[in-house]
Amino acid sequence: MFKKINVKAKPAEFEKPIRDYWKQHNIPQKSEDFREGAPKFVFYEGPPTANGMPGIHHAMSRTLKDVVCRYKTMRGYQVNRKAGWDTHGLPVEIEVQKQLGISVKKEIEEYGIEKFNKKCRESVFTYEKEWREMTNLLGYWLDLDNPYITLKNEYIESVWWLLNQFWEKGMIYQENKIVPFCPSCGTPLSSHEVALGYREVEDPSVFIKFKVKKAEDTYFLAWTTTPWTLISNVALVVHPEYKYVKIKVVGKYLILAKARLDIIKEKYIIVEEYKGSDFKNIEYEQLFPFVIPDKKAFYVVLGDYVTMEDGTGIVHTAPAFGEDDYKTGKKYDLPFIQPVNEEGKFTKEVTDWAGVFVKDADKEIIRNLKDRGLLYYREQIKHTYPFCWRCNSPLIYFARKSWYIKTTAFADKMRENNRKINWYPKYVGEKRFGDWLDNNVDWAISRDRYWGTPLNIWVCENCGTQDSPDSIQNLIEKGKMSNGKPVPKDIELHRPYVDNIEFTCSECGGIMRRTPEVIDCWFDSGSMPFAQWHYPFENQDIFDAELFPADFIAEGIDQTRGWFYTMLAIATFIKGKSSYKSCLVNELVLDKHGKKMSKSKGNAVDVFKILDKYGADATRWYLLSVSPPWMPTRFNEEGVLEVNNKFIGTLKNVASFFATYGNIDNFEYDEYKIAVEDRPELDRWIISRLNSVIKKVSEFNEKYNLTRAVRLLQSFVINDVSNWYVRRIRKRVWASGMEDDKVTAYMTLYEVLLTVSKLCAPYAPYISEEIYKSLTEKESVHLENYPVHDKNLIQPELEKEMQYIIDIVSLARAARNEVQIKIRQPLRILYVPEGLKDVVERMKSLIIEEINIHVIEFVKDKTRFMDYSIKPDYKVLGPKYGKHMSHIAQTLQNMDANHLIDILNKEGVYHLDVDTNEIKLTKESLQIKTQNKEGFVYGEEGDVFVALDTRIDDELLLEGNARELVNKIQFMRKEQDFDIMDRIEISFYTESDEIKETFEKFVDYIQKETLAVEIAEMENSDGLKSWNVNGKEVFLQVKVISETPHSKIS
RNA sequence: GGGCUUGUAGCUCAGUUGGUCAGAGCACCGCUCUGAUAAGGCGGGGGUCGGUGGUUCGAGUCCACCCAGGCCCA
Repeated sequence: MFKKINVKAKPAEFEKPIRDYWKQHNIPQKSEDFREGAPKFVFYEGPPTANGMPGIHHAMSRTLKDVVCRYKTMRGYQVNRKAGWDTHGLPVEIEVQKQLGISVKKEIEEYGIEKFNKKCRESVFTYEKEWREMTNLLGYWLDLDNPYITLKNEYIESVWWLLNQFWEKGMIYQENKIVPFCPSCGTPLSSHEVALGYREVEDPSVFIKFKVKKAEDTYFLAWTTTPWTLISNVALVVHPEYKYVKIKVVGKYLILAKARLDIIKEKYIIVEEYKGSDFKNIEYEQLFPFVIPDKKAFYVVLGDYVTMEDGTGIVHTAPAFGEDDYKTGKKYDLPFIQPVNEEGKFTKEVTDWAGVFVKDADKEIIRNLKDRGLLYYREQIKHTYPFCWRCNSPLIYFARKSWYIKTTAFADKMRENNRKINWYPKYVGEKRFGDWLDNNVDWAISRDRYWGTPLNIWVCENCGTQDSPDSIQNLIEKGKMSNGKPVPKDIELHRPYVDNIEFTCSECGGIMRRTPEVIDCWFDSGSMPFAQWHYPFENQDIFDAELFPADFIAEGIDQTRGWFYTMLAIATFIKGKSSYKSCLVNELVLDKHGKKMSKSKGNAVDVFKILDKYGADATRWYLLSVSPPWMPTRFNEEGVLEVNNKFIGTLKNVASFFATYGNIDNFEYDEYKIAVEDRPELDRWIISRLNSVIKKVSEFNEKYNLTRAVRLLQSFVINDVSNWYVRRIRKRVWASGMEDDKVTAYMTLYEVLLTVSKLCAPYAPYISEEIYKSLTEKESVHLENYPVHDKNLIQPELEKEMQYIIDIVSLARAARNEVQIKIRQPLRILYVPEGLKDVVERMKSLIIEEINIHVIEFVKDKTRFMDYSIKPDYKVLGPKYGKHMSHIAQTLQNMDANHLIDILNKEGVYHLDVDTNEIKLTKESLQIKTQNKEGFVYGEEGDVFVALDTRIDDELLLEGNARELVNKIQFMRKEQDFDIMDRIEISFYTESDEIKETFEKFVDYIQKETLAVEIAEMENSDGLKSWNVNGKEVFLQVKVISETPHSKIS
């Protein structure tokens, strides 16, 4: 017996028992164990953070990862699927800060780092349950019970070891970095946070005069929108190549770029022209003498980044407060003046404005300049400026000490390794990621925060000597707690615990303390190839052979500068190669309007609702098939419904059809052995198609072209299997007895279904399992090998021939439709081309049955039904005759096409004169088409044409009535919910002699079709239901008379 | 502002190295089939292939610029 598939079950109800079955029988673990000893396919899971709800976009990459892992498992590899959680980072801290209602760093320290970090630790698993649930429902098999977690001591220990590798080789250094800084929160912001807070505002735009030394009344004219930085000015920058001018205005000389002269509102005369480089090293007077520089300052330097878009072409430079400024300062060894504290207030050196918030000082600074005659003029401008997304204060760019990894030292090696990665799609690796690597800058790795992997560098308070422990053991050996006690073995490698460990300086004997920063959490996730296995403390022996590098990873495009980069950077330095060989990139899942999903917009799709309504199979299949994963996918709920109705539903129904009839006949697959070549053509055809599909799907899968794969499978199941094969074998299956004709139908459908269940298993794991389990006694489809095509079974010729038959049927149906003769009405003759005689003779039962005709006749000359029309084949003639093409087309249109075809058929060539050219026409150089002749129902497609004889004689009419009656009776059976095998008794009453005659002549046919044992004519219509049969009124009633549902038709 | 990417029917998407009349599914409207089907079939309406220019005998396809969405970076 075949287990019947519950086609009526709601998707969620359908999938749950299967999930339970997997759990009970430990199938996920078995899917790994049964490949013990097989070659490994190494997969790395990119760790999500569980402090936010999972969404439908997470379902996308999880689906991709699951499909590939399942596929590779079925292909014979052993695939380990370790889960992972990313647990550190600023977003976690911010969540906790919100919870605690605090916004400033100082408050965290007051609250206590220990307590704060404890909160962080709890918060990162806030939504773990939901993540597990989503992963589980989606059918993503992942070892969630043994995940790597970035906050674990073992994980951090590995990260420390990695950091130490960099440090040992002198690849970690400390330097100033310009960061966007919120003076109110007292913290730098990540670029992501900055992006949240851009707003259009009005700011002062001031033009300032810098007095040139040793020149009477001569000034450089510079421009800024942040007057408060002028206090820290140390240089002016001009573009070396651009033209500058000295102009004379009332009472003074001004210098500015020639291209910016339109900012001068008064009358002026150009006194002299210069190239920017002419000003190199020209000195000017300090604007505000609050800070005395310790190096040479206040002169002109050169910079390519100066633009002529705005300002004066002369850029004021304060290295502590701008990225370009900072670089310029480094290049020219300018002094570093930073008289601003972490609250954004001027320090006491700035006597006039000490303690004033810098932005608030702008007005007074401008007034001061004006009073001293150094302000040329001011105005207000609108521009976008970043604000703190939390507290709304304007951000200032600010120099902070930061630790760096010298990635630029091995950027070439990263580029080389990147070229070896197989990117899907290619352009991500070549363009987006490649460009990013080309512009590589050193990796700023430290964060002035609390919840993260502490940077394992200790610095001597006395002499600045550094040391870096590479393990807990090493930490214990080198350090002791500040209270003098030894470092406990189970020390937690987080702040504040590690902050209390002191080393003794080997150089001067002074106390060494840990530098207070934690590291960028991207370093954590980039370390996962090593740290997930606690390498090198454990697993060192098998690491290079079995655990590294990954054959495959898959994440969102937003990881380009995130995970993709940090994975490559760390592995390139440590192992000399990338930690992943191939990478499948997915784009975002957008809402159905193409807009990004976000909680605030309220357009986010609830993944749980979708899974509940449509099931995981439909959701997965939809995500895979709707568009290639690397295209932005618009999520359309109706699309999931459609997948469920059309694909999943059809597949279920085919399986249910097989089980229903197979069970009635007690069919057992193993009891029969009939070779494919001995089966009917229809069977050989579907098996040929199946093998063609196996071949193509495998090819697509190997290239991670999952969209093509599922689209092909879907079309195969719906069109080839359900709409053609199953439809065509119904008569064979309904027949009585167990003739070979029926057995082969069962065998073939069994083989097709079983193979389809395996083919679909990676994409739609639930329905595949259910079908597989209904057909076999074996444990799970996911412990199977993926099908391999048998090229001997692929018969392209047969596939082509069947297409002719399908085309004929399609054309004939169209023809019937055209003359409005419904299919239940039989017709006498269908005409088809003589050329297809061989094919049609072999498979004509398929046509006769579907089109409801009596005979097929073959005709040689279709001009009996149609005329030819011809056009040039542009592809053939175009390259030869170029611009004469339009004339050739015109000439051909005016010719007698039937005549031309005649000549071509006889002589093979026809000469044509156009534009004094002699054109040689052959059949190959023409597009030959046909048009209907009056009086025939005719259709044509490619090599195929059909024509229908539409005359209906008396015999056909009665036969049509019979079919109509059968249809009504079957409808009544269905309506009354009779079992398929129920025998019935038919009662009828009619006043129409034609209908009476129909019952007489077609009694056998009606009985056979409707399983009627008796047909009785009544004397009146009492209790009978009225029907219209081809315009005649008939009253009908059906009753069950047999209670033996599984007995056979005799 | 820069890099990458996308734009084809009301919706979701195909469209090969440039070639004939630009396709499919959904939705809508007719007709039709059906004792596996939440399906299927036939037909219909619906398109300035984002826009403008260029190359070419010929552009949805190649080139330039522009517009809009998306991601990343400023």
